[in-house]
Amino acid sequence: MNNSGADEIGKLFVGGLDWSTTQETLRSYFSQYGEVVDCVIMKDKTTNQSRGFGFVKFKDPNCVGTVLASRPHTLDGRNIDPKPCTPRGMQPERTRPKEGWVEVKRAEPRDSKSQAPGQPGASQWGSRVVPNAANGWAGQPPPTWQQGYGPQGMWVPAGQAIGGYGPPPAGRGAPPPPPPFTSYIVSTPPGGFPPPQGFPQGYGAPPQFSFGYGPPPPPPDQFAPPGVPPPPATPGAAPLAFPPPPSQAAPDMSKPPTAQPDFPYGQYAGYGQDLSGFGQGFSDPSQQPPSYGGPSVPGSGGPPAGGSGFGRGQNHNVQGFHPYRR
DNA sequence: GTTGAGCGTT
Repeated sequence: MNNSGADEIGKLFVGGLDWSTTQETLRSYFSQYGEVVDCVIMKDKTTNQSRGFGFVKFKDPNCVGTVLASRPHTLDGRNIDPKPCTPRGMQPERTRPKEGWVEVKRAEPRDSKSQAPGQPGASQWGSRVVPNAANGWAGQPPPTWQQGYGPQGMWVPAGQAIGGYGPPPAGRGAPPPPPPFTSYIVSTPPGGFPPPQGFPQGYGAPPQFSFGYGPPPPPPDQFAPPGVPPPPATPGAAPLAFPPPPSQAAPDMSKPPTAQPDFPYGQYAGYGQDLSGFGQGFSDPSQQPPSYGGPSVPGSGGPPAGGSGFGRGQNHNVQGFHPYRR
């Protein structure tokens, strides 16, 4: 019955309250700055104990300025911290980056060659990310989260003027944000990668090894965070190119099947697929990120299913990757 | 000890 956010005008968030502070004392204190029309102390739902903060709304919004100009404020022996309140749900993500969690930055080549960062090329990084992207899921956050990424693949706190919303606020009971997807070195030139020689089919012909072969997949890592289900089996999407060997325990390393060439990964950087969708989503600053919930550019939601020829988390050390070796 | 809720969907 009101304009969204409009009711926050003239409202103060008051933090740092003492446990003993009540709505009455809070209202009484702030009444010296103007007529208080609403006052509440947030309490724990179960223990009813004050959570240490509350809200005060003045009839005259100008009173907020008066309060802010009158700092510091002390109430019930504590230095309280009134500030203009932000509409509920608009708080930036305050969650501290846990160990191994939320720090995501642009990957740069480790070698100090003249390779410009972000340029695909012969470096191990250039080709490293591509198998992930080709998977269509490994480095891909769930659709709900995707809008939270900025043009550079950064995690963007909610409420930032990046065009679109960030991740849903992590309220109580909300699932934690997904672990960082450190594969945001997707750096696609406009138009995507040209189809490499020998793999003009794009998605249709990823190398067929690493499917039901070799050692069991490693434990989930940053590419396969806990909570993210494995890719659904899409019948027909990635058929085995050859029947599995009679025994998976001891494949004959000396005689690789003909369908499994010992192929340098760097040669099929991208398998010829059009990665422009990814580029729009992650790398192209000129592209507006899709608005919240928007359908967005075709293809920006991820590549089509199929070609899931890679096991989870097996490609982050592409250099030296071998289907029979870990 | 610092940013609030639940009802119910056109």
